[in-house]
Amino acid sequence: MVAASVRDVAAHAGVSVGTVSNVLNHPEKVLPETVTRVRGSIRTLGFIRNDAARQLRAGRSKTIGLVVMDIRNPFFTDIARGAENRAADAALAILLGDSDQSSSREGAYLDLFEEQRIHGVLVSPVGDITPRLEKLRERGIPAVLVDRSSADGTFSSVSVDDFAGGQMAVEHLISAGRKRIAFLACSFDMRQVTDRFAGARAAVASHPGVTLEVIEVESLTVIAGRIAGQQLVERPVGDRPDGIFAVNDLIAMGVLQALVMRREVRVPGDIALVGYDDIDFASAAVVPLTSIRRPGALIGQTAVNILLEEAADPALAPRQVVFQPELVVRESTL
Amino acid sequence: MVAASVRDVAAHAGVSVGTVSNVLNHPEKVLPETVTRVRGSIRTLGFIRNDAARQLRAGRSKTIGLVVMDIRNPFFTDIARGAENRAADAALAILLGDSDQSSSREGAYLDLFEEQRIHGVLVSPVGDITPRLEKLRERGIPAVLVDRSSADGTFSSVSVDDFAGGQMAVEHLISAGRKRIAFLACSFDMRQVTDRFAGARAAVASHPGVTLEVIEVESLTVIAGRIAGQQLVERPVGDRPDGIFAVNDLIAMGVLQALVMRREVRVPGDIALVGYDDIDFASAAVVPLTSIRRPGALIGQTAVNILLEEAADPALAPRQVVFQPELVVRESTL
DNA sequence: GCGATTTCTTGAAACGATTCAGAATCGAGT
DNA sequence: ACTCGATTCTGAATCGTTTCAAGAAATCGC
Repeated sequence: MVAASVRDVAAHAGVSVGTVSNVLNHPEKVLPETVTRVRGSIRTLGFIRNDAARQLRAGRSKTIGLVVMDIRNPFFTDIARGAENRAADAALAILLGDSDQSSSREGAYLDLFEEQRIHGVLVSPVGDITPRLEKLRERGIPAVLVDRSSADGTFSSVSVDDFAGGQMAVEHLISAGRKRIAFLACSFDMRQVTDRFAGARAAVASHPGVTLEVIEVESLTVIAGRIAGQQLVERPVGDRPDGIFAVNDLIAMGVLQALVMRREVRVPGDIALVGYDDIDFASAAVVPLTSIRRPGALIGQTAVNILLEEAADPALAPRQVVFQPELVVRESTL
Repeated sequence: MVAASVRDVAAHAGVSVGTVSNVLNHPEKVLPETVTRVRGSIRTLGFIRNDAARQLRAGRSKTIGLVVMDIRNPFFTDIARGAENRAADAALAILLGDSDQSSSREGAYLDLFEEQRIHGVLVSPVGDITPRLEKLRERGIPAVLVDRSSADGTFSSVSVDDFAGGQMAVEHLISAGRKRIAFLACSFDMRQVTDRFAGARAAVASHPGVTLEVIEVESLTVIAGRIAGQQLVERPVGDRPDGIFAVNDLIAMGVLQALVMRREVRVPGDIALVGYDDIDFASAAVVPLTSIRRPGALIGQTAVNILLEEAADPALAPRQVVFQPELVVRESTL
């Protein structure tokens, strides 16, 4: 059985294809009894719109693309969720891609989106994709940066003040009496990371006698954090930091695990620990984790809002929305 | 600037539209020098295929739909990741939807997919969607159930032996000397839940003197688990279970948090705890969590494989792949 | 009763890529 | 010289929807 088309419905209901289309899209323009008759035919024939044809005619899809850096980081699923809920209100779907921190996968998704003449793109970029986004914009596809502010302000963005976040984290460690602080991170080419680092440095700079050490980890994952933690434990006692600021909660949880596993290091006794993002699991960690909260769902939702406005009016000036992070104190620094 | 079409490319390169299309899809049928010339024009004009037009002609999209029950449960992001990686190999994208355990949202996604004439559907169903999937099948859209076996075997599925998992979990609690076991769950209309419960009952049945209590929680989330845990703590000591089997790790982590928060209950001393799924965070919990591991990524990957085979040959008999779960023992039951 | 409106409906013309039967060209074989 | 086959290219037809100018019918005012 071939799927029924508007033509079949029109024939069955004894009207023209134009009328069927109007029933579907502008029912107020059609005589009520015609509407019911056509709707009846639609039901009996099991007609379902062919979205490809509709898009072809419309020139634009009803889908928003979202490319995140790491789908396994709950912070990004929070963003996705926020975006999805807001998009659903506007009868748009979200096409979610995980770039897995690879520029090439990121590019592949953007290519795909371009072929789809997607409604708009949300992206938490890995590399510098401004030129790529310019190309999309030329095609009439708006883009909003998520979790990163636009370097030159040519694109709208929704982000968090990571400098403030980093500063907040380290100030908190210092106010808890910590002097030898370590910053655990990787991907120092990522703005998010450098901003947090800059914030951390600023905090240290205003407190003489406090030092900041940088420890590079493999990746932004629990496993990588665990490895870093093991290396810390292997250091001679006097050589260990007494406060750690991890660039995200995944790493923080990994470190925490490694520290606590061998009983010789106490958290927060010997080492206090601050994470970043305040993912749901942070409060359920071995030692409940102090963290810098970022409003993931709100970010996703806001990004979709901006995207929709820009899609409606491409001449709109780019906007930079910056949310303030919030310190959530738990046992890991008490 | 309007986007260039095949027609523009054809004019620029001095060939017909058919040739341009052949360069795109069957370059071996075109003279090499023509190919380079056309490719040159494609580049200079910045031509990008219009996927909607292509799909309209092809009658089918290059996208696979995936509907999960809860995107914030890492188990499902693992599935998504496995599926995505496998799909990328086949040059297909994944359209990810979160039904949020709502049948209506689930249905909305399936409707969307049907309009898109999607290549195939993977779904971890909330309600009974067999009739809905039959409809899709009639339209030539194959579906594979994920994390649930097909009730009547009319659809392929990739799942885990949840009876065995439940049994394993409770046997383990019993062998750790626990006598008063509680099963924490909700959504008893879900097959996954009832199977685990049945497994738990079977384990209890074969050990006289061991009791099984069912405690219903609000939802399958950390928060719901925390609430249940608080209620447990408020019980008089003798009335508390000494072993808990939580239907998933999110709930287990919530319970764990609540139990450990007030220092009166020790885990595993007073209450041993087993979760389900073995999400990444389970090992990083307050007390590292014993759990029943399910191979999420593998499930996603396998589901895509089956889907692709069925898409290629719709006459293929449905297949039920069942993976065996695995007990991962950690401190919460030691 | 008649033109002017308003209300519904019609059907052909897009949208842009793919396909496929047939045209054009060239060599080889007889 | 002519046929046959292979290779390459052509361009009209097609997919299914939406749009829109124009037609038909009903309603209104006077």
